[in-house]
Amino acid sequence: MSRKHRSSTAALRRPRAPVFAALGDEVRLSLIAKLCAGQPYSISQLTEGSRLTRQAITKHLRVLESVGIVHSVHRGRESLFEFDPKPVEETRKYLDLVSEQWDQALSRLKSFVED
Amino acid sequence: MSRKHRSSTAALRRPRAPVFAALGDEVRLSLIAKLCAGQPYSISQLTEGSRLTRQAITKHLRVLESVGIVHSVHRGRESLFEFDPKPVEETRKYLDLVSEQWDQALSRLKSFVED
DNA sequence: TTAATATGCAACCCGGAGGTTGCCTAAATG
DNA sequence: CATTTAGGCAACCTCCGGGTTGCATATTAA
Repeated sequence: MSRKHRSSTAALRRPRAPVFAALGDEVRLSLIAKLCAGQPYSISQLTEGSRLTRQAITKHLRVLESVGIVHSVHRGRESLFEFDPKPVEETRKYLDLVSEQWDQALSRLKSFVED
Repeated sequence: MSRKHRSSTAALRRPRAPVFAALGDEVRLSLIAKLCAGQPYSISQLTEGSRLTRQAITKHLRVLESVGIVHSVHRGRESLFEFDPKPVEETRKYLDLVSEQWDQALSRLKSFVED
């Protein structure tokens, strides 16, 4: 087994549910959509245009922060949030493995039928 | 914009949170792990080896079914659950777009700095 | 210094998610 | 037919997620 493949299965074993759970909310997905465009935003800026309270947005940001999807830096009186690509990337690889397993299962089934 | 890219952004707009939420549970991820190996399983079989009740497992399966990750076929007195790769695949593409947006933002920043 | 702005913290509310138990029905098995 | 096995349905419980309001604090602006 190659090193690359081994690290993939290690990533498979690590608990993924929290990241998925953090992604499982439309408000948080729209926050990610804004932040992954590159520019950091303050809480007030992220609250603008939303029907939710600043505190609600803050809670969502903390959820994203708790799984590493965003991180915050404090500048003056405001805290700026910035996207971090690593967790999303690892999650994408995880889904890759699921699809890959399924495809391999289909291949085995196909070659079995052909025999 | 190519047709392919247009359909990608359409997939981006469709609500993704329910699928992520369905994936946001370790029990359901382990069910997926078993089912994406190719073979269909009955509820009793999926309950075996788990510390949870059959009804708890059933509820989790219904959650996965509600977002299309699995589907059930009835055979005799048992209902067999089988993995369906489409939602996972679309979710993977969604995460691709997020990563892609981030990478493009980095590229723009880099070329801006270089100017 | 005073006022406005940005945020943090805590209490509270409500609904739903995850889990269990109990009972009931349908199918396979003897 | 009697029994076992697979599953559906419903009630119930507990806890937490999402949201709000109210107030306190720190920084910036006038």
